[in-house]
Amino acid sequence: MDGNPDELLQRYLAERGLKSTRQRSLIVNTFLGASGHLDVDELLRRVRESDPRVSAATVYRTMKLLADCGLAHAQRFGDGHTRYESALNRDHHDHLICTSCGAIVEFENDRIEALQDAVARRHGFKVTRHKLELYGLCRGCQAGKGRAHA
Amino acid sequence: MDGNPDELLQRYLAERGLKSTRQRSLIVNTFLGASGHLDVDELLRRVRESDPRVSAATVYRTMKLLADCGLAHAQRFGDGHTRYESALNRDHHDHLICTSCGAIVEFENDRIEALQDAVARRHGFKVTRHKLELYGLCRGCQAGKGRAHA
DNA sequence: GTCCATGCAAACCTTTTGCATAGTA
DNA sequence: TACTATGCAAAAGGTTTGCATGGAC
Repeated sequence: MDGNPDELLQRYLAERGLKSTRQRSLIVNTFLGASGHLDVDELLRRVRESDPRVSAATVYRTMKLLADCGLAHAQRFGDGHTRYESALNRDHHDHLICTSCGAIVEFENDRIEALQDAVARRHGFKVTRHKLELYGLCRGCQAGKGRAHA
Repeated sequence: MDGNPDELLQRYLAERGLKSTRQRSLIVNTFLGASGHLDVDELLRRVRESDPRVSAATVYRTMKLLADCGLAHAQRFGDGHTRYESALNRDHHDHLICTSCGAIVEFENDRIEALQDAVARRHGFKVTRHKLELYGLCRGCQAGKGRAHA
């Protein structure tokens, strides 16, 4: 999962008989250039700053493609919007989510992961993926009490 | 969160100036009588075994009411359906979900919870709720390899 | 009698899809 | 040229809501 994102994408597309297009490059570069957790609306907004004629359907299709290729991970934090984050040079991590301002903080904790594995083993499960999300108030929102939602 | 569910419901309704109806009683009793994690479709199906004229809208409204009252918890496991589980006489717990047969197993692990709190504290968050879901194959589906999806 | 709850259907919202057209290799 | 990708608009799928009617208190 290293190397130039564009080359990576080209390679993935070529391997699958897919084509490189202006829209796909734009969407992928916009996505990778942003710091993670964008939903499709926000990504589309940014893409359209460069090319207003790109359709939402293309963004949906492209992000699905990236997720299938393993270049992006889809997440659903429960607000009804699918968010994507880059999988480039990223280790697994979980999320702290501020329910007031919407801030998303990533963390990783090997001890939690190990305990999860132990629990799963105890129940006879072979775990392939997991989701750990901690919802609450970030430092700023605890202080500000009622800061506007981002 | 103890006592007769019907009485509990009556009390909650009365406190809020809401009314007790045939549909609400039927839905609540059907819900509480089932073992957890029902989605609205399944709950509606069971409710209609007793009264075929109950509408989906009423089930949605009633379950939202129960969730607001704290008698039920809403969950979204990512298949696009909201599931509800009873909050009566239940401690907090997390879920193991089989991606093959759909089985849902509950577990609780205090050490994981403690580590989550520690992580949150370290990041200055005050956590109000969390979601931990482990997805994978249950024992049966590991053996059966490809058992039909439930 | 007053006001809430229900049922129905339409509206919502995000995401997906069919289809004609445009673009890539 | 052959076949994929795009844009548009319609369709999907779960959930919510407006409104007239029915029901609880």
